[in-house]
Amino acid sequence: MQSLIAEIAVTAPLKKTFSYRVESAMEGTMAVGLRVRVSLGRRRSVGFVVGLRRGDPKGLKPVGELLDEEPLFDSALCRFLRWAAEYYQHPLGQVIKTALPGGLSSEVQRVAILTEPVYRAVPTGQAPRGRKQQEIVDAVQQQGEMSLSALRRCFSAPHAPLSRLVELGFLAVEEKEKQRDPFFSEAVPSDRPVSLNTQQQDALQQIATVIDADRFQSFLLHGVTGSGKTEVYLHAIDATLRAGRQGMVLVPEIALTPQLVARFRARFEPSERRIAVLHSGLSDGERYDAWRRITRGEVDIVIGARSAIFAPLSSLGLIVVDEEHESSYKQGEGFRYSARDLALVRGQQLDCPVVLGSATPSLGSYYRTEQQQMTRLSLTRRAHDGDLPQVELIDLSGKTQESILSEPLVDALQQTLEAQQQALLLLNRRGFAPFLLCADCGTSFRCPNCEITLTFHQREARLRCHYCDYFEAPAEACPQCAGLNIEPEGAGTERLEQELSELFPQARIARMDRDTTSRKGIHQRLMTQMMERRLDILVGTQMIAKGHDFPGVTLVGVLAADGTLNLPDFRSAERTFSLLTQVAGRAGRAGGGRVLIQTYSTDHYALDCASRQDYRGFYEQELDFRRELGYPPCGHLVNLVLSGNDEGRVFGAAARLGGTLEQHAGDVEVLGPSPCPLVRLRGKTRCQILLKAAQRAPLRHLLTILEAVRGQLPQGVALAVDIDPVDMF
DNA sequence: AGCACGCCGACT
DNA sequence: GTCGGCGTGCTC
Repeated sequence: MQSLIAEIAVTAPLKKTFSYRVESAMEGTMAVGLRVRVSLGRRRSVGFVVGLRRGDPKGLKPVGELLDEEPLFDSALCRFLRWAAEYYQHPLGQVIKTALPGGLSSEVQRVAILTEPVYRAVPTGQAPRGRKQQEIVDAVQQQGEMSLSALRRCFSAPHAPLSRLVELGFLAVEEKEKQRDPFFSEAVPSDRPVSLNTQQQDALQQIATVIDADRFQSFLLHGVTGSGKTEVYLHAIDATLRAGRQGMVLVPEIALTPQLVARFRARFEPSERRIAVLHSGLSDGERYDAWRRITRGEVDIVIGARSAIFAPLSSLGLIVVDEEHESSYKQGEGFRYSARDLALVRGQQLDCPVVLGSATPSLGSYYRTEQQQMTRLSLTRRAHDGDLPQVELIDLSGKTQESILSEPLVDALQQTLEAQQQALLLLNRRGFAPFLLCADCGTSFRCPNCEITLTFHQREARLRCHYCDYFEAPAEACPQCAGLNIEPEGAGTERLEQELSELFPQARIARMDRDTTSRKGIHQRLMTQMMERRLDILVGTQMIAKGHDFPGVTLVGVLAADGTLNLPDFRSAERTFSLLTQVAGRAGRAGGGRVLIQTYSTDHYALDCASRQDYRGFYEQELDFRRELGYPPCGHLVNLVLSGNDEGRVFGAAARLGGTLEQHAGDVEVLGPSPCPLVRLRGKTRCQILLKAAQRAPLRHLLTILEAVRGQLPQGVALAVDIDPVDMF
C-alpha cells in the first residue's frame, strides 16, 4: 500500500530524521517547510517537514497536526539546512530551530502581534523609589512615549518595573497598533550612487559579470580602510536587483553598523526597494513578521548578522559578507556554524556570487585567493585620499611603569588636546582592574563558577566574572589573612578613564565598552558625540575599532597590545594584527595622524606588520607558522569539548574518549585531552580534545567513529563538537 | 533531550 | 520483600 510519507526533523537533539504517515485528509496541505506536531516515543514533539515521498506506511505513526498554514522554508533552503547539519555534525531539528525566528518550536503557535502596549509618563511631581523604575520613567519622559518593544531594547526585563510604575500611576499604558521597526522610524534622505574610482569599477565589473551569468563565484574584496568597499556592495546589490534577483548582506553586529543600514536604505528605499533588517533588538514577533515578509517575496534585500544567512529569500542573486574576518560570524555554542563559510556554500548551491569584504581578510580567505579558489579584488586607494597614519611602537619592556600611560603617549595626548583634535584609546579589557590582590598574603579573588580572577568594577563597587553572571561585593579584609591591604592590580578601561581625567581635567572624556553601552542607543550616542567633536578622548575596548570613522581623530593609542597576542589560541596573532590595523585606520583621515602602540613585544611580526599596514607581510609570516603546525588554512581542526559538573567524570570520560580516538586516528592527530583554557565555566568543568588533520576526509572518518562511541559517555558529561573552531575557550 | 527498562543496595 | 539509585537504549 502506497501512501504519502513525511520525513520529519524533530526538535530533540537527534541526528536521525523520522518518517511519519500523512493521512489522506492532510495530503493536500502537506509540504516541506511546515511545522508539525508528532508523537515521539511516549511524548509529543514539534518537528519540521524536511522531505516527502510515497511508500509503505506500515508501522509508521501519523503526523499529528499542522502548525503552519504556509511553509517556513522552501526545498532549496531545506537542502542548505541539511548540508549545514551534516557538515557541523548537529541534529537537523536543532539546526532548523536555530535558523528560524525564535519562539516557533515551543508548543504554542505564535500569532503575529498586531498591537502592543505603549507607555506615556504621567506628571506626578514625585519620583519613583527604585533606580530601574526611575531610569524607565526618565527614558519614557525623554521620548514622549515608548512602546514595549522599544523599552525592551533599552532595558533588560522591563516588565516588572513597568507594571509597578503603571500601578503607582507614574506611567499610563495604552494598547496601540504596532509600530514599524524602529530602524525604519526616521525618514532617510535619498542618496545617489557615488561615482567609483577605477579600482572600484574594476571590482564591480567582475562581480556584475557573474551576477548576470547566474553562476557561483566567490570574491574577496580586500580594501584598505576608507577605500569604499560599501560603495562597491551598493552597486553590486543594485545590479542584482536589476537582474530580478534578491540580495543579502551580512554584517558582524548590526548594532555597531547603523550607518551601513542607513546607506542601504537611503540608496534603495526611494526606488521602492524593500529592505528587511534582522537585528538583535527585534522581538520574536517582529522576527517572525520579517521572516514571513521574506517568504512571501515582499523583501528585496536582507541585512543582518550571522543568523541572517538562513533568511528564506527564494531568488537570491548575491551574498555580501562585510568584515568577513570577524569571529562573530562563528556561533560559539549549540549549533556552531560559521555564517561566512555557509555563505559560500549557499552561494554554491544557488549558483550565485558571494563577496567577502575586509580590510584585513581572514588568513583562510586570503589563502583561498592564492589557491585560485576565490577571486581577489583589491582596493588599495583611500577614497578620501588621506594618507595612512604614522605608526610607532612604544617598547614597555624593562620599564617599571607608574602609570598605564607611557610618557610618549601622554605627550601625544597633550599635543592632540592642545591642537583641539581628538584621540582614541584602545584597551581591550573592561572594568577597573583585572583582579584584586591581597598585598599581604597574595590571595586573589576568583569566580566560584569559573575559577578565573574576578574583575574589579569600581563604579558599581563589585567584583564581576566576565564569563558568567557572578558578582560579589569586594571584601574589606582578606578572607585568608584578614589583611586590609587589598589592592587592584593591572588596569581596565574604567581605570584608564579615571587616570586620564586626573591627567587632563579639562578634557571631555568618555568610555565605550560593554559596560557603558549595555543600554541600546548609548553606543550610537557616543559615536555621534565623537563625530560632532563634543568629546576629546574616547576610551574603549575593541568596540571602538569598529563602525564608523571619526574625521577629527588624529591620535590613536593602543594600551596593551600584548593582551590579545598572548591568548592561548592559534589565531591570536591574526586577531591582534587585525585589531591593530583596524584601529590604526581610524587615525588621520585628514593626514598627519599618529598611532602609538604600547607593547612588550615590539619585535613580534603581528605588531611590526600592523605598524606598517603590511597585510601581505603578515600573511606570509603567519602562513609559515600555520603551515609548520598544520593549523588552518594549512590543515583542518575539530575541537571536542567535554563538560559536566563532576570534574573526575569529565576528565575520566575525556581520557577514555581520547584513547579510543587515538586507536582509530589514522592520519588525524589527536591532541589532548587537556583542560580548556577556561577549565571551569559557569560551574562546569571543561576539557577538550583537539583533532587536527591535513585533509578533511580522515577527520570526517574519525567523526563517524566518534558518533558510534558517543553513547558510551557517562551521564552527566556533555560533548560538544566544534567543526572549524575559531577560538579554543 | 526525555522516558522507560533493568539490575543492585538500604529501608519500612 | 520494595523503593530508588543511575547505566543503557530507543524514539518513525
